[in-house]
Amino acid sequence: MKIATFNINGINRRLDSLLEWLREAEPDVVCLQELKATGSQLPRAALEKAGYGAVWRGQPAWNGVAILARDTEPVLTRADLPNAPDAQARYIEAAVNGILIASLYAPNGNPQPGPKFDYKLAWLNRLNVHAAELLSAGVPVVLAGDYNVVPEPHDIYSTRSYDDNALVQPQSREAYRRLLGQGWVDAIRKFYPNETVYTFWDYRRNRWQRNAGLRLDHLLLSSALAHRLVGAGVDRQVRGHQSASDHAPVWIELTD
DNA sequence: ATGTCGGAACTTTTCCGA
Repeated sequence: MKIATFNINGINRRLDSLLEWLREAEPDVVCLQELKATGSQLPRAALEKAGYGAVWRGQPAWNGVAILARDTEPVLTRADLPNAPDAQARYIEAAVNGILIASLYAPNGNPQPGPKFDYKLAWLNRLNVHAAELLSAGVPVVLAGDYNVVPEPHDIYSTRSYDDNALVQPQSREAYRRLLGQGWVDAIRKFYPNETVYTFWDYRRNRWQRNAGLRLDHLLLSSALAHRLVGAGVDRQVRGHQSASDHAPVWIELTD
């Protein structure tokens, strides 16, 4: 079973690229972020024609998350984190073929310090609380998405220009580390313990051409799933498409 | 400060967010 996450940065702007990648990569499950579309703007017919059922939570212009599943309809379990309604569409969760899948888009948090950074840390804290509940339920879960956290120094190219950025702040990293401390497994880091892996390249200053990247998109596996990991990768060629997103799709393969 | 995108606004550029 192949599960991917992709911050698409505008699903309608990127539809041709998405459909091409779906045909080539044939993922069973796709977690999308930054749809930048309302539900009615979602290209349901094109996705259906490509063979994918979908659940989503959209909003005008910003954010927006979806879960696609090949040859089946995801069964929606929730469209927000528990206990405090979020005006921003950043979390959706559904069951697909016996696995609980979450597509999440954590707040960017810039500039920091400030209210946006406070919102980011509060959001990651809410995610931590929910993640602990999912783990204690003992079901197989994949928490996939754009965490907007660079976990470790080697998850970003050599630079000082991000020193003040919310993506690398100790508080952001600590929130991510707390998730791993619960027992979640960072699938890319488990499969590539020492390699440099990037999933995002800013549009500015030729950062794609220079491979000046960051690892922001993560798939966390519940302990019950970790031993089923048999493959993982980043489809970097998608970042080179015409009118590409600034992120590339990240995928894992699980045994049945 | 800057770089470059996407989307919306009663707009044919300017802004916000990333």
